[in-house]
Amino acid sequence: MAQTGRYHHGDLHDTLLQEANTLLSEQGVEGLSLRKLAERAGVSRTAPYHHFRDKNALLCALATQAFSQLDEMINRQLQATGSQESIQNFVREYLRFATENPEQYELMFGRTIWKGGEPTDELKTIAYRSFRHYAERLATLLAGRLPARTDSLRVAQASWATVHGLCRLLIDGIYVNREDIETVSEQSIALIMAALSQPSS
Amino acid sequence: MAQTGRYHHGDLHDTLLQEANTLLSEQGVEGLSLRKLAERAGVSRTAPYHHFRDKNALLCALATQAFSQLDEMINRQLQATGSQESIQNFVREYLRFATENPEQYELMFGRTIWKGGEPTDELKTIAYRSFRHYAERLATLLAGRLPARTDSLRVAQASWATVHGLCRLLIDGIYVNREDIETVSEQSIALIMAALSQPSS
DNA sequence: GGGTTATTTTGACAGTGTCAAGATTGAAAT
DNA sequence: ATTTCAATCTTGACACTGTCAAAATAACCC
Repeated sequence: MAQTGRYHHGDLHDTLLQEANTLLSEQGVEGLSLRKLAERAGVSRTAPYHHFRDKNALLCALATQAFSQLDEMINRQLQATGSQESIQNFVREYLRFATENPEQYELMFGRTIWKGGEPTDELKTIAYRSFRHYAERLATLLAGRLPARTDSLRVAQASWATVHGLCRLLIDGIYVNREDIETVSEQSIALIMAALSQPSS
Repeated sequence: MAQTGRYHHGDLHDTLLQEANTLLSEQGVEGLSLRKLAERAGVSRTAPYHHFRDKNALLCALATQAFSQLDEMINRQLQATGSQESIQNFVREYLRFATENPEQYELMFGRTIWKGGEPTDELKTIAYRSFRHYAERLATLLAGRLPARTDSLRVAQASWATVHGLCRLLIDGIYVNREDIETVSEQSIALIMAALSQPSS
């Protein structure tokens, strides 16, 4: 059953990743300790160190996984057919992704990883690629419909920031209640759409 | 010199708050330990426990301080004179506040405090009051200029989310470079203003 | 089979938050 | 002024964390 029949445990690397992910979902980053994780996997405290350089490396691996999901979602959702609905659906999907995997989302964008140049090269690569895909597909969707002298990259940054900020407020439970998700997200979509079709200034 | 001449140390409570704030600025939340703090204040490891119930209480006190600054800024910046410039200036000031005190901002809105109902009543009060002030003043500024069937509370939530998201991306160093602050913030301001003056949907 | 290397373990260390119990000190009460 | 009392501070201890060093084990290559 193990893909590449490994040594003692069989497939500790993947087992650790899986177990870490459920532990993350259950208890959040602050509840994810290497020792607890090792115990769940049935190995000694320091066994994980032969598969991940340190805790940060494991967290980065988790975040990388999540980013690849997000990237896939971006490419699936933002196909070049009808900009209006595409963008609306994307925002809804993005909000769903974040609210259904709050701990993963926190890890992906939180300071735990992105403080002081700790993110892995692999993580940086896929994180930036995800955003680039978003920017590219958004530019394609809005080609010709964007007012003159409007940099599409800036539009991508600003619109991502909007959805991202909403996710953070939702996840952290500040200012926005869980029950308001629908109305607030609709309002945010309206905000973005308005800016995309007719910005002032 | 001590305001209310206290016992042994003189004024440990305030000294701790001050020292904790500089320690926060220097090393971030993850570098703020009670033991380091106690040593800086020249007292024993457990001395702080007679002034703050636990570490969370101290962090909440720090966040409360920062929120009172933010609240004051909101009230100062969003006075009822010319909605356009007022809002633009507010956004600029908000971004300045967040980027100049990144660790404080992180603490104010981060999961460290707002996870699992840990925030102090005092903190919750001032945090919600700040937002209420923003919503009220925004509603006043936009009175009559908002399209029909647009809840001003939703507008407040969506616009705050935009600026908040931008701050997070900036602070955590994801997707938005420090050098792009000017252009991106202008773009975000444009996004908000467009939505406020003529939303679709 | 022997040797090399990958994997896992045990032991240890420094650091953390926090509790319990004792020591010290300031102020109030008599 | 002396006693009383509560606030303040200290020392000791515990469980938990991440991580290193060195020893033990097991798989692989030749």
